[in-house]
Amino acid sequence: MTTEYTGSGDPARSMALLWRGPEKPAPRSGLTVDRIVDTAIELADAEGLAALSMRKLAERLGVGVMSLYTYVPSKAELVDVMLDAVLGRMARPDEGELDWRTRLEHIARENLTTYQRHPWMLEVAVQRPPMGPHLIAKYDYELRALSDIGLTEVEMDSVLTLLLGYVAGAARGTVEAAQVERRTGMTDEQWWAAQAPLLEQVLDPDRYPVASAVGSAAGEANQGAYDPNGAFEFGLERVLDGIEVFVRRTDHSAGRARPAE
Amino acid sequence: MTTEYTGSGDPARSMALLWRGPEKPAPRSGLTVDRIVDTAIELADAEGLAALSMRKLAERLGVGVMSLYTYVPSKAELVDVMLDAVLGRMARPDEGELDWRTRLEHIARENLTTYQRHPWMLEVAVQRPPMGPHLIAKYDYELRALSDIGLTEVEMDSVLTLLLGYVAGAARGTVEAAQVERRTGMTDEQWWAAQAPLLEQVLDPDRYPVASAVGSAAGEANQGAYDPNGAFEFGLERVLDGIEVFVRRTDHSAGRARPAE
DNA sequence: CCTTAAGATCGTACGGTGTACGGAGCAGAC
DNA sequence: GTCTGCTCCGTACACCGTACGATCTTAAGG
Repeated sequence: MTTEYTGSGDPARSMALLWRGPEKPAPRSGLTVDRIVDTAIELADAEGLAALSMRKLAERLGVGVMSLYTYVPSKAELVDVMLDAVLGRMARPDEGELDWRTRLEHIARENLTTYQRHPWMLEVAVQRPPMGPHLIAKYDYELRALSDIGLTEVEMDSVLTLLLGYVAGAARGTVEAAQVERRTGMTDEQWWAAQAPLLEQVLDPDRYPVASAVGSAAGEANQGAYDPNGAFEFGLERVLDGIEVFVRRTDHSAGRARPAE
Repeated sequence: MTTEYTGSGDPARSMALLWRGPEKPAPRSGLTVDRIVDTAIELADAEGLAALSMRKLAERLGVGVMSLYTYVPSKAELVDVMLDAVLGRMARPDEGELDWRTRLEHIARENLTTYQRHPWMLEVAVQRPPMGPHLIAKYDYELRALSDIGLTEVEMDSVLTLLLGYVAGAARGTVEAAQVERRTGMTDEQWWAAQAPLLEQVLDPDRYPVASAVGSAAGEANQGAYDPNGAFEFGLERVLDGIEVFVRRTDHSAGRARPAE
């Protein structure tokens, strides 16, 4: 559950941490903020933010628990720095040649795979984000994909917010789908097989005809398994279509997204 | 953070709980599942899922902590039942007269306000949802808004998934924006005022020209405060536009969403 | 070389969490 | 009257983040 893992620290202390320069390893323990953050990311990738505990992290680093607090004021700030660190690992190729729709599509996919690599990103609040170097680089890069199609600056921001919000939601679907099986020890098929007889007892097809029909049609389409990638692709097309309607309506010089469509 | 608050229980036990009939209050303590669930919803509404603890819940109900476990197998199942209960409180007026786009818009708004009333809903995983009576009623109702516009059953499900996913993401934005001030004791303006001088020291406008320009333009547009409702409205229009493109392309009899547009 | 101050390291402890276990008390069946 | 089964719940365990303060290491000053 989304507990409050961001912005709970002193802004100045957080910024100092985020914009820290290169570090020398401590002579006694060999600790650095970088090493702590990298190890924390590994742990969180494997088990989620809740399972990332200061005790496990210290153990993995071979130090006492409280030693971590010499480098990081609290777990909240640690998560902020982890987040900025993984944003720094995202690919940002130069795509000046491509049309804007393709550029947005690439941005969406890159964000999706980043969420899939680091599912815990979905657990941290995005309001008032930690203004680290890599977040700013990412923001600038992604805005550049929208900078030459006749939108105002505020419109560019709105469109990007929409797209990234969409990706986060879809990513939540793909990540949950991947985790739910490991977590419960049941495949989708097994779960539906267990659910079906119970549902049949209580669901009245006369009362809920549409739900019954659509539910079974959707179930048959993927043999009972939810298909999160299909949902992502479907939604991405619709969202980009919606953005395209907006762009065409707004800007009367740039024309269609793909010149030869 | 989204910890695993669903589907961790025995499906049969969960279903029995979800589809429980009317209950008699226990003679000694007066407890019922209903009473437990309603009280838990009140607590979670005020403080979030993490702050809803079995101890606080028991105290509020005037019973011992472990008594709750006579009625509910664990907190995970309790949350499942809480979720179904709040879905049962959503408005589902008959809107057969309206065009599909207006119907979808109403569905989006009703879902948004439900999330805002019960922000903890955003903290529970939606994969393999608890198949309670009210979830099914909701699914059926919302599908009916899409049932006469020429989509296949699988397409109806995809469109609904997209719309509800969008609303959940936007709701996350509005809810976080509302909570972040209470949580941190800083208004958006105060936070930006604290952030600005620190940012100015590190942000190089030559290196990130677009981010600087758009950031300050977006900041000025709302006097520094993030506007989650504006973001919701903007995104909803775009998503509905995207769906409309899809509907028109798919179905050649239903035509435009609004007859007289 | 000795002294002192600053910083790193971390053991212990506190208050919180969900819930397993087992005992106590009560109600209805026979 | 006795037994069986259900409700109620006190205690305890393993985990969490982190405040506090003791200890130890190292660098600087004289």
